[in-house]
Amino acid sequence: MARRRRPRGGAPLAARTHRLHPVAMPELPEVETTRRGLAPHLVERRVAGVVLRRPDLRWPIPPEVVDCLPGQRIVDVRRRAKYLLLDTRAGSALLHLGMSGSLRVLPASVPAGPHDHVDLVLPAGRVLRFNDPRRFGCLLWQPAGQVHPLLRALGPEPLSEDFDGDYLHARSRGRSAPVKAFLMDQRVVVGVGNIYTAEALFAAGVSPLRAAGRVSRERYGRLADAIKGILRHAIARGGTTLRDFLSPDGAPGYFEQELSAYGRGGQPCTHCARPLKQAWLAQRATVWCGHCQR
DNA sequence: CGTATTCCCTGCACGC
DNA sequence: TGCGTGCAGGGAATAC
Repeated sequence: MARRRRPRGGAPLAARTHRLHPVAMPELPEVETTRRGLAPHLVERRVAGVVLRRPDLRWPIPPEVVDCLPGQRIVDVRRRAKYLLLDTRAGSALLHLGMSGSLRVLPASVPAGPHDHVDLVLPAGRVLRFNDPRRFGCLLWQPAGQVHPLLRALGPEPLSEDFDGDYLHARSRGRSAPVKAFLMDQRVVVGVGNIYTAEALFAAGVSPLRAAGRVSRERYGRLADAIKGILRHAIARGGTTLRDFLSPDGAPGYFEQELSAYGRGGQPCTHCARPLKQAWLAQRATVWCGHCQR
């Protein structure tokens, strides 16, 4: 039963023979795409009931979801970081898709399948169905006028004006953690996960291993611009690939062939053709070009 | 405080 | 073809 210890530190691993598959992991663009797809079907609708098929996802689903939500009218569907908030007068249902979660609006007559953990019953014979095989997601409750503890310490939204190179530069002084870990810290900036961090570092020419405090203001400017550009592109892409807005099932913002770094360890760099390096950093697979990223 | 590590969970790729 | 193993990931919790 010995749990194998993953290789740690910056030591590059041998190139993998198998491919990493960027499946529909909900990163910020996927959550935003889901929000846009769902909003027209939820706003101004009244929740008629809640069907819990499993009492817990990542955490137990609090009784307020069952006790307070039914009868409430959804007045807005918002996103904060990778959380979706279904606002009502009584409070907000707080949803996180984790790694494998998806939300769909379906006719209530569609039988629930495996991992269909929760339905919010909507008017006109429809339900909002939450499916999450790995159960890293959550459904929580935020009373009106309060901010849920999970949302209190979050950093700025990456697409907001509060987020730019100067902000990153100021926040990173004295930090010895690798810049990749720094960028993935939700207290620094929200919603920038493993895929998009790897792509932004590649685009900006910054090594993921470099200490966050040792990245210049100018390079942080390039990083912030890269993060914004990549996220905007992925959101736009999500909007175009989401054919059936009744089923916002996490259409990936990126197609595999658009990725320059993520999942391409050992393959040639798209700039210099040298093989991309891969290592474990902050408990995540990290791919970068040792020549183009410094 | 910052940093590093562990853990939660299941589907799938892979090797035998 | 079937079975066992390892790995993917967000991010909270924990340890230092």
